[in-house]
Amino acid sequence: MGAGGDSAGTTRKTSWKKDPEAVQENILTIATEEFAAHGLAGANINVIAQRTSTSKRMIYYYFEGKEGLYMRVLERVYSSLRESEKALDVTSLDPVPALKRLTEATFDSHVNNPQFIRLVMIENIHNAEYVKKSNIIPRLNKAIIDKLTDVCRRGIADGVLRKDADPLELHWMTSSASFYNVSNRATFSASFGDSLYSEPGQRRIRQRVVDMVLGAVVIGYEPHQKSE
Amino acid sequence: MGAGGDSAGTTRKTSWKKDPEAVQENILTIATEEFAAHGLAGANINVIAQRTSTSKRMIYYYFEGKEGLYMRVLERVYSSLRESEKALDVTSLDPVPALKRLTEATFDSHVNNPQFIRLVMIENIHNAEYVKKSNIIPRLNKAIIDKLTDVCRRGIADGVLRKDADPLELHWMTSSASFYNVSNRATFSASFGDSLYSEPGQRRIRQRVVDMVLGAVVIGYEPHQKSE
Amino acid sequence: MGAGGDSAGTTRKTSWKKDPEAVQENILTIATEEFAAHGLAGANINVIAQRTSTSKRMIYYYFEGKEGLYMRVLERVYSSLRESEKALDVTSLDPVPALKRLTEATFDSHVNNPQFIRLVMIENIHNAEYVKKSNIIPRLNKAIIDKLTDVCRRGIADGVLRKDADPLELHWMTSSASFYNVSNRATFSASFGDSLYSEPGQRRIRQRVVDMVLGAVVIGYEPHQKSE
Amino acid sequence: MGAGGDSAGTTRKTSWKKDPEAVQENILTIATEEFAAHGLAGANINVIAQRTSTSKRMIYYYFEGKEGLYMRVLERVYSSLRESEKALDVTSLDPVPALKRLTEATFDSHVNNPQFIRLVMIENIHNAEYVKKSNIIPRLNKAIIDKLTDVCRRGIADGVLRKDADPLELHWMTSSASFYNVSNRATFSASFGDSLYSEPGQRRIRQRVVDMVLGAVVIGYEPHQKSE
DNA sequence: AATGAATGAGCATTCATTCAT
DNA sequence: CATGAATGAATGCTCATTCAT
Repeated sequence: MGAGGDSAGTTRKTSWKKDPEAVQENILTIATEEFAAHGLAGANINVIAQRTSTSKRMIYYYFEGKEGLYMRVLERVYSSLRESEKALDVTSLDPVPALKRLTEATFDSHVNNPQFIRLVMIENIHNAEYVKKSNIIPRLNKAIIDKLTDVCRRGIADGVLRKDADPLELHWMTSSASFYNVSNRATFSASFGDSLYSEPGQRRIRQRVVDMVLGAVVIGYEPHQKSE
Repeated sequence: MGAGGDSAGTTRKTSWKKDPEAVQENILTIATEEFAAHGLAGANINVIAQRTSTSKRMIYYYFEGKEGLYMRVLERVYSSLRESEKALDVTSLDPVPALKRLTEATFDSHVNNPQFIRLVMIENIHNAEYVKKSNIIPRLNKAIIDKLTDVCRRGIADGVLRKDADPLELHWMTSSASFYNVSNRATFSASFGDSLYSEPGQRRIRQRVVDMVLGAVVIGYEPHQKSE
Repeated sequence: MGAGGDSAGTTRKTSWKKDPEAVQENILTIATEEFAAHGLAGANINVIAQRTSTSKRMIYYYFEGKEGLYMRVLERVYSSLRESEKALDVTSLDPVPALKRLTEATFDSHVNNPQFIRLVMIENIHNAEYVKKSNIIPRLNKAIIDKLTDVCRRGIADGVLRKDADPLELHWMTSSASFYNVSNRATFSASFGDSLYSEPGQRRIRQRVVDMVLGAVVIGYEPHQKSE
Repeated sequence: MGAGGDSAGTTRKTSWKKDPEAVQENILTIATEEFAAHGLAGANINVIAQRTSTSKRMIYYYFEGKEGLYMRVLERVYSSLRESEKALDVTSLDPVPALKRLTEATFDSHVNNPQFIRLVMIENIHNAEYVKKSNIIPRLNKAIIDKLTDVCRRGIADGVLRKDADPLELHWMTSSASFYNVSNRATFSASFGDSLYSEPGQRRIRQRVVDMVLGAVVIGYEPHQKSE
């Protein structure tokens, strides 16, 4: 006898031997996957606990509950993306190449962080309720805007960018395309086929995004010709 | 003992007196709101039933269950949006004005159908599982592509559009911006303020989208200057 | 619109064009299968109705409800088996061959009427509640006892059967083996393999049953040797 | 709104104060009664829970659901009967008395374990689905066969049993009569009166079973005369 | 710091049955 | 005779959470 346990947390996978940091990291990693995969309502604390190296009780111990865990997941994924954006330095590039570089980097970082995308989608389903509650997320968003501000200032001064070039709008344009590219892949492919999500398809889309953004602010910009 | 039930659907709100169509419509309207608001997992059949003029039992009678109801909601919202797109006639316009018109119409229809946007977001969280299962949704997507194909053909023939102008890419560009504008409003505003979602902000964004799309395919296109 | 219907009785399979007798027969045939397969609690009125050529409402019209239908099924299956037993005439045979013949016939009729067996099992689960309620079932059971009484009387008179040969006990002995052979096939096979349910296995078992029954009452009876 | 629940397990009957084994045993005891009484489909989890000293939730905690509980009930009842069979030692008896003893013991253990009989009946209605799924039930059935094998071997060697005496067939003969005696009591009595289920009736039946089984394999076996 | 046991409220779903026409 | 629509009560099950140690 003595099977029991909601089939949760009955067996240990690894013996982390009391390393609070590692335990929390482990929980957050699994929870990120589960929340990204199924949303806040759809994710299941039991399932998260099972996949974890600890027990369900520890989730409550460290994160107070489902919402607390979700919030920490959100903050972690936001800060890791923004941190990677911070690493990119375009101050040494001329305004137009810098803008091109920033646009491409944004596009790529979205492609490479599908979990971030999904969690942001989920947040939007929840009307950004938890992003708003967070103390740390607002702070993280200054970096890109600062970079774009610098590029715009230099570009306008150099006369290569339109005078009305606006950092926030530029960020919006870049983000919208980059985000949608990942977020709506499933329905777009289901509706229109996945030709845009083949390797050459993505290369073309990436180029189109650069063309759109630069075409909107670079004076006399000439888009690339499609080769394939 | 024996109390039971969910106390849902015990009282009639209106006396529909045997009108199956109306009952189903009523259920679908409420369900659309609830699924759009809370997602598939987050929506609650009891709550839907309560807000309905019928009982929970009728949801199962007509829609077989939560997933069946969700699917019908999805199909209804897809077809109503696509139907409205179908209504737009641009065959009498010259290619460039036609493209401008289509872009603006797409942008506007996204703004005016936030429930559609939310349900598509939710579908993407579910990897388009239900869109794929649907028999009717794939059929609905031909209309816009057909229109853009016509515009491209005419535009290329007239020499006003680049030879590489591609209907699917144009749709992607228009959709990405239009969709993101609605879908990510909450997180974008939380992060960067809601200046882009003020009335003039939206007008500017709308103009930017037209500029981006047209700038990408119209030969020698000159973006608008920002006035405000 | 207008799908609905608990997916029951929405489509007609054949058009019986108003033949009350045939409709009832059709319902009873399907219901017999379903009750035999799943028991009284396990059978499902919706499923029965679906498989029927009529609608669920007709079941209530003709049989008043689940229990009424079950009862009629029970009576029909009882009377059809007993009717077939009645057809067997052993008055022209000598007592021992007659007894052998009756035993074999009982064994065979059980093998050939698994639905009867299953419904009797189900009745026993319900402590014969519905058999007791029936007015017609008790009448049906006289035939075999009458036949065995005749055989016993003649056999004892002829000095070939023991003086204590008892018709009811003989029926019990024959029935127990014949019934169990069908009723417990599933668990017996699962526990001990299905060697007794191969063709030769069943032939051997049938012979054993004859040996047991005759061995119990025929003076100086010598059982068959197993050949295979 | 918000009433909900089944009002089951709201109040404690006894304070078991954290004894998982006892809780599980308690659930299994009640569940055995309910499943034996009403079958798998007919039994009601709420009713089981109510009669228990715990709540419905604990049934799911320990047994995962209705089927899981049913399976454990089945395994428990099988093993307890087989265990009691194992306890019987006939190695010190001569083959014929040993066989007589085994037959009587089997007959008696069936009479004394009506719940086992009913659960096996129910399993057969389910085509032994759960017996087949079980890992432990198949192992339990070796004991009786082993004993009969030993008796047959010794009996054939001693020349008191027919050379074709077969352990499995002997078990089948004994079981069929013993099982039917309990399983079909209700319908048999309803059809033919309960004379065989009076005290002397049962004594006579028991003797008849011994006669049948021994008569089938013991060389020159002479059945008992009926005295009453 | 850590955990198996326990819990109540809620959730999706099913069932046999009846109503209105 | 016949039927699509409607219904209430219950049924099996899940969830996030807390208790006792």
